[in-house]
Amino acid sequence: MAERGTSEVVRLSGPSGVDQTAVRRANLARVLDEVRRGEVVSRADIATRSKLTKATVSSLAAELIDRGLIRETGLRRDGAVGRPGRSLELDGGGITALGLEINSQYLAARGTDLAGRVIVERRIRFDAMHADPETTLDRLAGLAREAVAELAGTGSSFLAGIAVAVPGLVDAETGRVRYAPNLEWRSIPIAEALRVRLGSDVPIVVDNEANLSALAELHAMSQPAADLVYLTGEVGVGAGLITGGRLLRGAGGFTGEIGHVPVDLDGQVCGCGRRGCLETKIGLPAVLRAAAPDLADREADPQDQAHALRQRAEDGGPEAMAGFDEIGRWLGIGVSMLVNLLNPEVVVLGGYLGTVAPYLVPAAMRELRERAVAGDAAVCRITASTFGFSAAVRGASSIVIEEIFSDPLRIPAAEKVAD
Amino acid sequence: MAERGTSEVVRLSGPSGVDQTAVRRANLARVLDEVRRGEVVSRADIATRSKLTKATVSSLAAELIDRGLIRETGLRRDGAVGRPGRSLELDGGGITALGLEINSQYLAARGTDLAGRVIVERRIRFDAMHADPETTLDRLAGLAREAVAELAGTGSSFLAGIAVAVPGLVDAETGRVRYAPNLEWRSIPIAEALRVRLGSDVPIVVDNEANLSALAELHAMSQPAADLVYLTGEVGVGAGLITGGRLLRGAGGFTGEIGHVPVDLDGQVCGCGRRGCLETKIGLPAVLRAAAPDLADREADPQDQAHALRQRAEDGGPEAMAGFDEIGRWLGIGVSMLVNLLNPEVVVLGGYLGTVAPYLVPAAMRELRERAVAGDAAVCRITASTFGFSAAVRGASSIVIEEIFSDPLRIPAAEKVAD
DNA sequence: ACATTTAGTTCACTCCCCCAACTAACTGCG
DNA sequence: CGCAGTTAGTTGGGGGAGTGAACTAAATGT
Repeated sequence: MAERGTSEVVRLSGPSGVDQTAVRRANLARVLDEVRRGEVVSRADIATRSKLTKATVSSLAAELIDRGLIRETGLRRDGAVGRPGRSLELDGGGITALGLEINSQYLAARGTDLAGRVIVERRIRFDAMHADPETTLDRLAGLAREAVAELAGTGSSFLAGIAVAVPGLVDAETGRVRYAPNLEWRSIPIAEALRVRLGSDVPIVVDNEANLSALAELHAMSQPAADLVYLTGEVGVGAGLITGGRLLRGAGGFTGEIGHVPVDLDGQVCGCGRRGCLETKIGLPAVLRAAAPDLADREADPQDQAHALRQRAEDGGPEAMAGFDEIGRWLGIGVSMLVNLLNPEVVVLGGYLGTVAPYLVPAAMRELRERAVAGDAAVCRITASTFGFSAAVRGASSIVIEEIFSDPLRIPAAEKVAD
Repeated sequence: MAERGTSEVVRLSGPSGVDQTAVRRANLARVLDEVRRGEVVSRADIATRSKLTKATVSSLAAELIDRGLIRETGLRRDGAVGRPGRSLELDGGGITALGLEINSQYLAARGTDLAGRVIVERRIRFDAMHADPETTLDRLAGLAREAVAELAGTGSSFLAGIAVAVPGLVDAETGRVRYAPNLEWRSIPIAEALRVRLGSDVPIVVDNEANLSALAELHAMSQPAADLVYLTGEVGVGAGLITGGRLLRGAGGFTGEIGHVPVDLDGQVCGCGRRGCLETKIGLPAVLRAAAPDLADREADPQDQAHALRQRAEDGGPEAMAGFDEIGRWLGIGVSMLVNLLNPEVVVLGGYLGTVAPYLVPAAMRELRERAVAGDAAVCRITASTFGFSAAVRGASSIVIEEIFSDPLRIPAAEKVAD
């Protein structure tokens, strides 16, 4: 009962009634997912694993092949007795996705095909803090146009969607940025602006940078955690929260704003005007102050600063080590808050926090072990991001792909469609 | 894209493939839900609202009637032209659910039928803090047996399940309490113990008190919030978190432990050994200290103490008012943390916090408005619990009922089954 | 009384999964 | 080499479940 029935009860949701195409949809997704995660899979493998019959799997596979999502790649010769399976793998060279990122110091684009093969990856320095939104969006659109051209260049291809990562509060419903402190943007309709500039009707979604990074890390896991927290540290500190396998968006999309949770009521004044926010303890400026005062420079690319910091840590100067230990402790306090509230399976450190993770995690874990109310059972891993500063763009391109995996019927059945 | 498609995409999930009985299941639930929420509904109404055809609805309704879940109650004479609809309503007099609660100061039971009509409601003072688990479980089983007898007494009835609310960390998977600080219990297999004592094979689930209270409040809302936080204040302080319409359980079931999040690193030493936990600021002992020092008595029923406190507040003594203001401010700090992380639609105050809510909320809201990072858009309502100290038992009985609503096929099709 | 309107049922049809039988392709052994 | 054994995939019939149209049922209103 409660959440998990004895026999696996399938949950269907949605305000309107359900017809059987929903079943087909779910099973197409199931098969496609099986193909994705398996090294080499035959229809028979899928049938066993999914508990669908061979007949059904055959029919589903045929439809996926028809839609250009998967492909047969010859026989599987594994020396076993019996007829060898015909192995299936992701096709999707003709289906592409574009991720974009607006950062205070750079713009980035990343285009992949369905299998996640990178076709285009570009990052340009751009000082969005001192440019007005129009200019920034012009540049971003330019970048997107180039990327789209390159994606289309590789044969007739169908662009399934564009996702944009933004460092700020986003209304995912409308694709509008409500407030991006580090860009000083308020209420900018990003999706709309891009749609106009690109003159195209591909679906465009906008989401928070931390959210998308969290998804990137999630999808990169061989065994995706149902509950994961992504903690990003640049100038600001934010979190992307995944609970029950899904992104936690909250009532208005304003989740994970951990940077301004007070951890020291008598602490320093934060940029937001309050005192002792976590950001004042573990934001990039704070760590620079504590471990490498000479490196402080607000205008530098945070990635460069992170690398410089890491160098400092590797050099092992006493000032740096003491600084990292101090930062690690505050990090642990922040993480323990998340752990006590959300009980995640893993906390992934992104931004500069990921870069210097080895020098922060020991102190953080010490603090966490001390503060986890539920004891060792609740203490979770703290790991460095797999993708570092590219997590957000990756997340952006990957949610477009994920959308297809969750509903393969999005892709038209006919021949590949030109963009 | 992202989360919400343009056309309402139905999500089916689950590790194994999906067959069409899943469709039936979902549509039965859909119709049953429509009957529940509507004042008077005809098959035609349901068809319109659910976008299913009249034919399908008829068939679904027939099956629900057959299972004893709904019932036809004559014609609807509303003076409109045309053949009057035959109105449907919840039947379920023969289907019952039992909720139990273990509290440090009392045990409670609450039995309802499918429509939520209370058939048995009992609460006995019991000092579980000073009794050993065996004795407590004996008493609880006794209470349960009486309740079951009363439920069965009202005609042949089918007990759909039992849920137990416990003030502590619960492994919902196995129905085992891992750690209940106020009971000083560790690793007690509640579900198993009850199963043995009752000698019955009804499904028994165990869950945390705050979680169940949160569900009780959720189900009581006419327009259930997808994101709701229930904050319970007795000796300890805990939260039940609902996000995306579902209970947030985390990797190990240890969510919502907000009581021991530090809000004042130099504050008082908490029962847990750490300093400045939120519990030391807004737990019942703290508020008694601040607003009514003469009332402090650890052994008293928290509900009695809450009422005494409220009396004090109504009397309006200056000491009390200053105390409540102070507590309200700390409450606001705690709530703002939840708001910044989870962005709920509403925060519901339970336990003594609910009882004296009117005297706390103004200060709390002031603090919240100041601390919500996303500004007014993220500031949410803070309301008092509708159910006060009975929320947990209510939640317990209601999740059993909800389970049926989410999958009506749980109820056997044949004639009513005796327990 | 009869047209009009709305409620609910019946039935043929379709979609999609299941099952069982069948064909296909390979290994292994005499 | 050839045939048994084994596993892969396809084909065809069957049944559950929703759809749509026609039909019956039961009101209102003139």
